[in-house]
Amino acid sequence: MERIVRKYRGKGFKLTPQRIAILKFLEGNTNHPTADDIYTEIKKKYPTVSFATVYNTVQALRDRGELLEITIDPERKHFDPNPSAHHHIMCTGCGKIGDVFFDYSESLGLPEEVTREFAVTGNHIDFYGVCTRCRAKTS
Amino acid sequence: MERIVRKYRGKGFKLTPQRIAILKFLEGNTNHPTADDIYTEIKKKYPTVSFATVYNTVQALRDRGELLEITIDPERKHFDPNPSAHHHIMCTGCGKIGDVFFDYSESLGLPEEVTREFAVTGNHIDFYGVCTRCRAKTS
DNA sequence: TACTATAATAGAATTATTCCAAGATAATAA
DNA sequence: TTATTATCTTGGAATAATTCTATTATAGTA
Repeated sequence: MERIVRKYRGKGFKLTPQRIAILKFLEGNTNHPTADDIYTEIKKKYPTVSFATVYNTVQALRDRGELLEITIDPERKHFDPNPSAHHHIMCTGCGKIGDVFFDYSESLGLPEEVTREFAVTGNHIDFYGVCTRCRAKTS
Repeated sequence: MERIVRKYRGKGFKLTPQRIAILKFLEGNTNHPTADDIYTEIKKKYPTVSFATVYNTVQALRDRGELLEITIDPERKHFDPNPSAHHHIMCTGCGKIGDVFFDYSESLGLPEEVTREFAVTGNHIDFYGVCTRCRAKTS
């Protein structure tokens, strides 16, 4: 809370109660929530919160580089409050998403026919797998 | 056309005129079209074609492993008629998507804390960059 | 304490995708 | 070649995710 105020005060980012609730929910959250997950959570404390507020807030955070939008799940967007470069793995059984903290950058050189056309700025690896729980179910 | 008939005949995949048009449009297509791109194209020849047909067909092709669904663009799904393992790069200026044919699998080992939880089955790398045309515009 | 730029809200609008019921037809077998 | 049937196509409705809009509220600043 203190940390949140310190981080955003005087940066042109108004700390409203709803935003603080969203920031608290996201802080240290490794569940990669969707907009709906955030909405559902904040609604518990602020029953009149709207989706627009959730989307506005995540967009403002993304624009400030505080939040990543994750595309690994074709069904919907997920958000990751850890903006440092890392990768993700999704369980093809239940959709659970995990973080992959490993720097592969040395290995990700591109073939010449690609660099001829694109000036590369970044990368992100999607891994797919089956989580412990889903393996238990199947067997 | 001959190739298409040969490939799908007797596989429980009905070759309707609309499907043949979709298959022809996709064959060798490296533009990574969206469902709307496919629909717009097929509509030229079959004005009454519906989105349901497009989605049904790409889904049937995906289920047969003939088509990949690409998630690199958060805005919408793109399709790739080349089902072999490869990666993609998207221009952050115009959204153009290019193919990356390089096998990185040797380099993509996962940290132990991930393999403890997930049995890995696959991976896909999203690269981001700026294409030649967009660089020309900006400068 | 007042001011103002920014944010919150409800609900409509938009966009992508899926579903559905009815009629049509490709593939198969007779 | 024809009849049969499982599968496909279609238009439109339904759903889901996200964005937009107008209005009201309020955090941060002066």
